[in-house]
Amino acid sequence: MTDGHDSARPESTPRREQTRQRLLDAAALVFAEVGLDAASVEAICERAGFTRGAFYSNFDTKEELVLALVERMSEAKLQQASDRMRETPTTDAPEEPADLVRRVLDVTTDHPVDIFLASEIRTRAMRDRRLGQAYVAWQRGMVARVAAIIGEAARIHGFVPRLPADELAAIILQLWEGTTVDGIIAGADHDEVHTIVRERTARLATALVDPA
Amino acid sequence: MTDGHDSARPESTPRREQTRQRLLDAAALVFAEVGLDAASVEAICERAGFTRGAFYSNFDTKEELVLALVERMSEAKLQQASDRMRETPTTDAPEEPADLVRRVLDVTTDHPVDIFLASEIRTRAMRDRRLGQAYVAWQRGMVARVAAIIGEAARIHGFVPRLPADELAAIILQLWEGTTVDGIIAGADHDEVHTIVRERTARLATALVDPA
DNA sequence: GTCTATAGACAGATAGAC
DNA sequence: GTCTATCTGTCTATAGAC
Repeated sequence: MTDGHDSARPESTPRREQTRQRLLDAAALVFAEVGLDAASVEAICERAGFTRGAFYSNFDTKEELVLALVERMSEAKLQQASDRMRETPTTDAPEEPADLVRRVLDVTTDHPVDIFLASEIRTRAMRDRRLGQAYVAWQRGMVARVAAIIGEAARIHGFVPRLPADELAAIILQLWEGTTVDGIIAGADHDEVHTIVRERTARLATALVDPA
Repeated sequence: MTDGHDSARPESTPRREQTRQRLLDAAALVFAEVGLDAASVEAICERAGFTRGAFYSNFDTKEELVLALVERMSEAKLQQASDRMRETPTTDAPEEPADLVRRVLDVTTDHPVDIFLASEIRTRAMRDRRLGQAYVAWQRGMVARVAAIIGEAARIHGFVPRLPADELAAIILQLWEGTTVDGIIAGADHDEVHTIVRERTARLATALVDPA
């Protein structure tokens, strides 16, 4: 599923691939700054240091680029979550749920661009079938990984979640994104937002878990 | 704060006010359908049954209309929440938190247009100071009202929330919006979304509250 | 030298604002 | 309804990789 185009497209060379990646990088920045719709192909190319010819040689439309960007971001985030899952719950000393949450979240700080981007994508995904499918797949993957972390931590430390791990994971992810967005809107800077999200999530985790 | 314009504008007559409201109604629909950016002034006017002349006679720019729409929607939703607050917790028969949630949410069904609109606004509010302020004021009002409902219910039925009522309210509101949006993206219809949100919120409420 | 990715001009469409 | 600005997608000539 790496390549799914109807029209004939030149084979992928290392050079072309690099151009694609730079266009995706630039697009992420521009999208975060002005929004999906307001970002012109021209602005994206300018930011990437190309002209529009390069763009249309690599993508059919802006829409295709958005989809490619979502897939790339989704893969990166899922990978990141998987890494976190492997690293995190190895502490076998007794640990409060709140401390576990703080420990996980302190190394899981999102770049602001990612938050803006995720919000744009999420909003558009409500109207766009293909984007919606990509978004749902991504979120399901995230829920599964967070649920795994919760399950593992519960097993090691003997916590008893008051809700199914899947649902707990979905709730935490939604609260995480929602609180981050609200913090940004309220004008908090990056560190402030991180602290707010961390502490609120920690309190929620404490409230949603019973000791063994 | 109903009127805050620099330029001289004809005084508000009943007729002008009606035109404004019809433009706002139409804008809400078009915004929900295609998004804030993609909605042209032309499309809004056409939907409202006016020409663009009427638009620029009532609003300076599209941006001003968006702000006016947010303020109108905010007032309506806050009023609705206040009404709910007064009506709801009068049941003095013993009631589970989950049942209370179901009872409140069953009469609080949002029109899909409102969800789309709120999501558009929220995303743009991250980049737009004025919209951001309006959004924050709105959300604070909503949190206060939901917190009041929670406090009242806790008092009557003797529940003990495991988190401060304010934070509980903020969490529930975020989960409510987030779950609704995710349901729409996943392709669920209106009733399905309503059920999912209701049951998830009911489970969360149960988990976050201790009996007396 | 060949071949392909890129640049830059171009046309058609449509936007907002008056 | 007009006027200007801007955006998309196409087309062709060329610079530069191999």
